[in-house]
Amino acid sequence: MVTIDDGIIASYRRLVSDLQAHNHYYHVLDDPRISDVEYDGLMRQLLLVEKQYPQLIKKDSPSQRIGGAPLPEFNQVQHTVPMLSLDNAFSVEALRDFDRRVHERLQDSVKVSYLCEPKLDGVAVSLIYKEGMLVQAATRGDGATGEDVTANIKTIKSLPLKLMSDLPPRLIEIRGEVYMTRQGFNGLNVFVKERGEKPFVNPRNAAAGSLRQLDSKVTARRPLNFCAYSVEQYSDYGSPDTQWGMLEYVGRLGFRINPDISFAVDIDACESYCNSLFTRRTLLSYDIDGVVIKVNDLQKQKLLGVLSRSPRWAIARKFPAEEAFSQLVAVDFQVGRTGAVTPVARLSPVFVGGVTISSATLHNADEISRLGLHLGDTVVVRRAGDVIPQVVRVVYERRQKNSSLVLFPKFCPVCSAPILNHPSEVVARCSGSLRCSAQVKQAIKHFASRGAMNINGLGDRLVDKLVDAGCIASIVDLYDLTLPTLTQQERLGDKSARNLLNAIEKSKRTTLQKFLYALGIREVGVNCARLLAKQFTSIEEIMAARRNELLSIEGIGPVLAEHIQVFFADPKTYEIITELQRKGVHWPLASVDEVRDISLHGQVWVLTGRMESMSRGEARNVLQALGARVSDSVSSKTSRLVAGSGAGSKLKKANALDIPVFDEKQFLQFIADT
DNA sequence: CTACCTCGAGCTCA
DNA sequence: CTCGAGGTAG
Repeated sequence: MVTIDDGIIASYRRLVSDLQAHNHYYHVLDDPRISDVEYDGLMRQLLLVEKQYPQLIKKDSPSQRIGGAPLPEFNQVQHTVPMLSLDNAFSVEALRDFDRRVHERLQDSVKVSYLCEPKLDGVAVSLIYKEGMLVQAATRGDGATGEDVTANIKTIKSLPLKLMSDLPPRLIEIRGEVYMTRQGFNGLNVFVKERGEKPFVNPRNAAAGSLRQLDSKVTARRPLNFCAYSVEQYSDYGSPDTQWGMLEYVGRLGFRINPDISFAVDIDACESYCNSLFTRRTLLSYDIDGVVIKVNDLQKQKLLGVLSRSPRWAIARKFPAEEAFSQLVAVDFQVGRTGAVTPVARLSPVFVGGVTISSATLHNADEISRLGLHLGDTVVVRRAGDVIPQVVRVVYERRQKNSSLVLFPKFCPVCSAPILNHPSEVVARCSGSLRCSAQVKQAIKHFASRGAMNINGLGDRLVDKLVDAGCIASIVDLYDLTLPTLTQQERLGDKSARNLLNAIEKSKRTTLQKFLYALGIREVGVNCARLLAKQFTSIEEIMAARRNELLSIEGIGPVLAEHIQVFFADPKTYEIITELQRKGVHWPLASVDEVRDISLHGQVWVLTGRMESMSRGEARNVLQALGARVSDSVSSKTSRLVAGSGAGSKLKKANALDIPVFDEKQFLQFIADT
């Protein structure tokens, strides 16, 4: 064992803490205390010592920010507390409505004050620190499950690897935004272009792209920043009682807090803040897409609670979307799986709101007539609600003479069948059904998709090609595809063809639920397919089901029942199903036992309170035996809560999230029935 | 809807 | 090198 001189250890520690301090001054506080040259000198010293005595290297050493070995993939992580999104306010009125709801809900004549902060346009991440050390960083994902991006996050210099506190909380989750300043973004693009690579289109995408690198050494070279905006869970800490206090606390732990955050005594003050920020948004060093307004009092936040998607105590005041002029080049009429005909505007490409827009949905015939579109019209486009491009209006002054009015077709552009307008529906539908190649293509794409038969390698382009080439005309034909037919397709070699055939073969083994979903019955999504598969043991039963039987299933209403019956009443349906089965598509026949076993599969149950008849552990075992996952905390992903006597906060939360709850009696009845 | 990353495979040219 | 597919993000 090599002993290291105490002096060396001491000087190493000194180096680490000095570098950490200067790092903090520079990246978090924007207040450097030494020159870059001096900093580099210290860093070189550190690396020298660490090279000589690798056993000294501390986990939070600044040298650890250069990135490690590339990952094979990102791991999935469950969020302990779901990462919700925010409700949006696109107008002053919507903001005032929010304020009104807050007051009503609190039933409180007392004034509510808010905290206003610029809404950074970046990527939301959650950071978990245990005993002061950063142990996990995850993206938002679907709110319940995200991706583990710890290795990449560690390379960001404006966040601490180790919290700046002598007595750090045992556990704390910090949430914030990973973003790039405009300066950082421009610098990166200069560098990228020098290397002959494609520049990023906007800072947000550059930040998101950097975070998705499997090789964290690449991420380390990207000018990423992190700005903290909330704390979700912590222990061992006397808690602040306001959002502002919380942020101050987070700042003391070593995080960058947005300097433009401001306190607002009431909603009027919020409004002026929004106005002022909007006028000086171009002066900011970073991109924003609005202002986040939060009830400052944490106690009140708690009282207000959360909805399934967003908290009631916060709102995002979105700035009016940027608008731009473009020309209407054409209107395409797309035919969907159910025959729905959707007009799509093809526009001359225009850069608006950070991306290049070249097409936008026009939704339906009403929208076309509302706009009064003529081909070649100059139109105003914007990105509404963040993402979806929208044609706002026509600039009539710029309309060319003799330009032709855009008319909704009477016949399907693909199969020429009449387009029908059902009086109760807004959408018009092609009546060609499966004689329409567009509908066939969509049906096949849906059939092959992940939640359905999951045929890997059968993407949109290939389906189009195969149908156009006449190789397949229905989902049934997929199972007759052969190697020679496939390899004669362009850019589809022997290997790809074999892989695809294997995937098709593999798809034959499926489940009733997936098969039902794959059939593409109108309005029957994953959820409804599950209900059907659970209620009936065989497809024959479903085909024979009477209206009342369908209606008796919770979650299936008259519309759904009608669609299901119409679908199965079609002799074509019967033909297709028997053909598929004849070609080998099969699923485990649900014996009574199997129905029991899988009936709660995919569900997440939570137990709370005390029950008379069984212990928590027994209940857990029962539920797990039925295929459910039993979790400790209520989130938006929770399927059902079982509340015994003395249930408290979990019950409250379940109610707030609109999650179904069983009491003990109902629970016992349920397990007896299942 | 657009942009980005990653992968496997095919094409092209040396 | 380019393409298509499959995944992510907002």
